[in-house]
Amino acid sequence: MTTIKDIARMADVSRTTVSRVLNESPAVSKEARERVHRIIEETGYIPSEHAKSLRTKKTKVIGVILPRLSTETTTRVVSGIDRELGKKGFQILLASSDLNINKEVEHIKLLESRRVDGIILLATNTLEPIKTAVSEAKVPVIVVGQEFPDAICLMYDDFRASYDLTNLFIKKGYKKIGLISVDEKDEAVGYWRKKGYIKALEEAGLPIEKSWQAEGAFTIESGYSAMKAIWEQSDTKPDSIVSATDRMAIGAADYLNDVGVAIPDDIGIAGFGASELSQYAKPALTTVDYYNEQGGIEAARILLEEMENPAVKKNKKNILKYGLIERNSL
Amino acid sequence: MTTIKDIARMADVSRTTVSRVLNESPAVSKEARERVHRIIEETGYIPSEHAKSLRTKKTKVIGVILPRLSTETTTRVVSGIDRELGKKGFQILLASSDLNINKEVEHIKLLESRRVDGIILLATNTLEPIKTAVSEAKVPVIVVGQEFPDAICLMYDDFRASYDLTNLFIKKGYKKIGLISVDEKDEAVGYWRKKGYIKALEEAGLPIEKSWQAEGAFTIESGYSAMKAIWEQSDTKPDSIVSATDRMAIGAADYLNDVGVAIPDDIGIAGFGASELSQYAKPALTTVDYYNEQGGIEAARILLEEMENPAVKKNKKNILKYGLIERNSL
DNA sequence: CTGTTAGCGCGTTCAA
DNA sequence: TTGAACGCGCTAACAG
Repeated sequence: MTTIKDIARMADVSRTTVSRVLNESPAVSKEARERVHRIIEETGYIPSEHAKSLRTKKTKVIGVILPRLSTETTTRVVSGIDRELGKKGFQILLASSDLNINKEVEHIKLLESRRVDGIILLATNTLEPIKTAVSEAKVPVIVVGQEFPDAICLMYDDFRASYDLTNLFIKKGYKKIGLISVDEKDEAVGYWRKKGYIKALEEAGLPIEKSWQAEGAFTIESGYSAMKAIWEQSDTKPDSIVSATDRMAIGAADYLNDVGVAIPDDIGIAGFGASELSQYAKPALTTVDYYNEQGGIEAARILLEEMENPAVKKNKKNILKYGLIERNSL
Repeated sequence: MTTIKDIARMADVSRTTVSRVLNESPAVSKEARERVHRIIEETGYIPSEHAKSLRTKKTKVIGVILPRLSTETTTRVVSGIDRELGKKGFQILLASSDLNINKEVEHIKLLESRRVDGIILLATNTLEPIKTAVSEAKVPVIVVGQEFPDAICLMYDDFRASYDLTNLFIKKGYKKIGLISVDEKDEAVGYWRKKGYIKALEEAGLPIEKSWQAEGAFTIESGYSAMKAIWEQSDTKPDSIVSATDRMAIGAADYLNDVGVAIPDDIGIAGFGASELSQYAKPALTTVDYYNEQGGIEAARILLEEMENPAVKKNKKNILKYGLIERNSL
């Protein structure tokens, strides 16, 4: 691999001069500049960002820790991050945790060892290990999707969104509203979405019936099973289902279809996430749009701000907007 | 930021010894090792991979260049790459080209400047600039999805897949088979899938009718428009449509639905990609599964092999498997 | 088992 | 306008 030294020798100047040309310093004679440029052209020399970073302490790389690559939500967020960061010449170093909680912590260390300028964590839980890892990190960390007490967070308003969505059910005249949720370790999706649902029911004086509730695990299949469980375990059936994710809603709809229950005539259903699937399902699924790509953009902006201007506004909590998309499943 | 030097001083040993501890060299006394470990623990010291790479010439990072993050195909491939590479301790540096052809070339340089150990290019075209950029790269590059003459490639068998799929139409008794394709700059999707379609029709002696063909641009909307164009421009209507992508097929189905044409009763349709959408569309879409995640895994393996053992089997072309998924749209 | 010395490829004083 | 010298944090060769 050719280095700055080689270029210097070939162009008959010092390394310093080559460095100056590379960094477009004006203090170089035209002749020297041209000679250097020519040699660089000929050799196809590419300066090492590594060596550069070693001096400058900046890598222009930020790390993104995510649960899985293969969900729409995460890819949209990452896409937003990438678009925003790309403008400023940053690149993304990926670290997928495969839903393995230990890995999230490891990845923070790993990214730090690579001296990333900052980290964006698409969080899936609020357990202690990851929270302390974030607090102890020596680079700025932005947490997306969950609330961490001592960190800069960017959260979806899961409680209010769920509350609003459930109220939409109520407005439409549904009385026996069931729920498919997920493990509460995922506070945002498991706990807050359930909480919003319950709050709305309470305020409306509607029954909160255990047998109309079941837990899934994000997948379509788990939604199918959860719906099946509800259907088989409930004495009087629910007349509608709030599903904590679109995919589980799709699975639930599949089950209902299999047992000959019509949507929305016999039962209403809605999800969260504004997935593509929700849009093209038949009937199209009512859902909550979290504007994930915008979320990624915001996360990137906040991180950039924090990197330029650290410690100014720590502990800040940012709440993202959301919107209800009414379609034909309700 | 604390460095190896600080640790050495605090543990009262030389930097070398610290380095040895870090790299688990056996040639360190138990006492020294423990002292160093303790100090590392206390300070939260994390070695700089940068400085390390500068010496060792290995970064344990590979670059992935992709058109857009937000398509199932790419995320599946990247997911496969990540899974396979993760096992060996590699990480992925992302470079998304936003479908901008110039950016692909830039990104190769950029990744080289970061001294990635290798590059996987999810290629979208076979134009000259990117081909020469790949040839001139100083690190191993694996090209996925397109055929580059002088590079190590991993290709889907688009021609045969399309040929097989079209023959499935023929077997089912369709006679007036139309096509929604894409720009032929994308050789794999645009050119070869069209070619396979034509070959099958020719062999069966079926008409190849221009007015049954239109070009989309991957999106659902463009599929809708393409179908509309076909429907409005053709005198006698086609009885079926091969769509070069699932998403365009979904769009086409939407249009047909809008004008009251029933699938599969009035017209048959099929796509490529085995997208989730295809599975949950009503009716479920017949499609070609390219096993993208497996493709990513293979790409990673080939790259690892090439990095360990360069120049042994250059110019190798690898063809990936595919499978037809028959559902209810035909 | 341990430390000294010498770079890796670059940016940055400081003098000239 | 230029270059020598130094250091970024680390590994590796060589002596001890």
